[in-house]
Amino acid sequence: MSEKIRRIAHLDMDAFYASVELLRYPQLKGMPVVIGGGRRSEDDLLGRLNAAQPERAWTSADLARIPVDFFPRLADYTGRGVITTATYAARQFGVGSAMGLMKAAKLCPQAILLPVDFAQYRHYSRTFKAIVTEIAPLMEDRGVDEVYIDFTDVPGGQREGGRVLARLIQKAIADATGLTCSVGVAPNKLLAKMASEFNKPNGISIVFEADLQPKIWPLACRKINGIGPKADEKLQGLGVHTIGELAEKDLQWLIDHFGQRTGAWMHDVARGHDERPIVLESEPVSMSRETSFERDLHAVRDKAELGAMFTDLCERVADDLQRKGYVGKTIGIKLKYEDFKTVTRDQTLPSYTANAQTIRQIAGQCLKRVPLKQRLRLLGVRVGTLARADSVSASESPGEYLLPSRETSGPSVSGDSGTGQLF
DNA sequence: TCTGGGGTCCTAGGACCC
DNA sequence: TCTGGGGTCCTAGGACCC
Repeated sequence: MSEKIRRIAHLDMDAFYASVELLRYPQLKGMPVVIGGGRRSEDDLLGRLNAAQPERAWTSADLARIPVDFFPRLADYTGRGVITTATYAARQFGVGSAMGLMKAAKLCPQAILLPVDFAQYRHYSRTFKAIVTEIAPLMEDRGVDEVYIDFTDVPGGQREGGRVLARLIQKAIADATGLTCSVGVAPNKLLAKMASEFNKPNGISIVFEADLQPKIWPLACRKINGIGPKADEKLQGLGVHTIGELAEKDLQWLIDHFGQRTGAWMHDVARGHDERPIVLESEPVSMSRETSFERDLHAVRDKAELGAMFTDLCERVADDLQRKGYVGKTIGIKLKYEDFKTVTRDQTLPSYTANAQTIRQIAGQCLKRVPLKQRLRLLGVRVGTLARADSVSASESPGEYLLPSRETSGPSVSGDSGTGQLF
């Protein structure tokens, strides 16, 4: 009997949101479709159809029969917003995730634009993850459309380096949902993540230690999960473009340029080393709600509007905490100004809370510590330092903790005309 | 015609304690 | 009297990811 080797899979659903939409609207298959943008109502399409053809009485059972001509086009879109997901047909035109919708409309005006429907995506997310864990129980959740899976001890997990099991999981997901995914199997999470991108969509890619030099080293450093635009730019400036070039640099050189921790990490990952375990369960660290406005708002002129949204954000965070059974004691706010500069302020309470009024009060005090001369484009509320509601004692969490007076907490910032007193 | 929303982790300085 | 560490908590910002 041969020795088992560590086999880790990364599974990535293909164009997840867009593919889920295509299940509902199969008539759009093969067409460029983007998901994202506005706060359009779900019934918009049916509403417009029924306005045009009242005798037909379209219902939600008819979604697959809505004529393609009736779908909104990117060219018709005005306003803010970015693309969340684009179908492969749309990607041919150069549009992709995080691109502004207005820019995308220039590249592909005929693309169909659908609003996001998180409830639907969550449903399919739970479905595919349940299928994965039935076959391979050691799964790490990495968001709606991604998971890591430990193949090492699963029957079939060693055959052909994991290809047999990957194929089985792909088929089980496709049979149950009609959705495709791409899978990479490798000795660790780092390499599995890169491998899952090799054969998209609906692909499988198997990587062994020996593949490092031919398959990994030619790739751009940016392909490493954890090297983003900033680190990549710095590396480029130092003449390092590929992972192979990164691997040529010695440890001390990397530490000198990137610090002890990052330098040592880069030295490891360039050699394909990654010992991180599969994490089966994890507790949340913070919960937040934020919103970008349809137009930039001014703290004085739009005070009423801002105040109402602020209260609403606090209520939604409180509701999230209560629904999920958490309390927190660090309350914070986030502001984005019209020039995209972001500031945050937070304050830690002596006890835990999930109470909307308490959050609103403390967040309001945080807001007083921030300049409000410039117009704002985003406002957010965050609660951190979380604990499970059932794990904190009554003294740590007195139902509705309110500060006795405004003087007793936080630095005073009176006198500056650009701060405070607006909420 | 610019650039969402929800997260995690890291760094760095200051306060405070031992 | 002067000097020095280490450890933890809090706060602000930033990089990065999905």
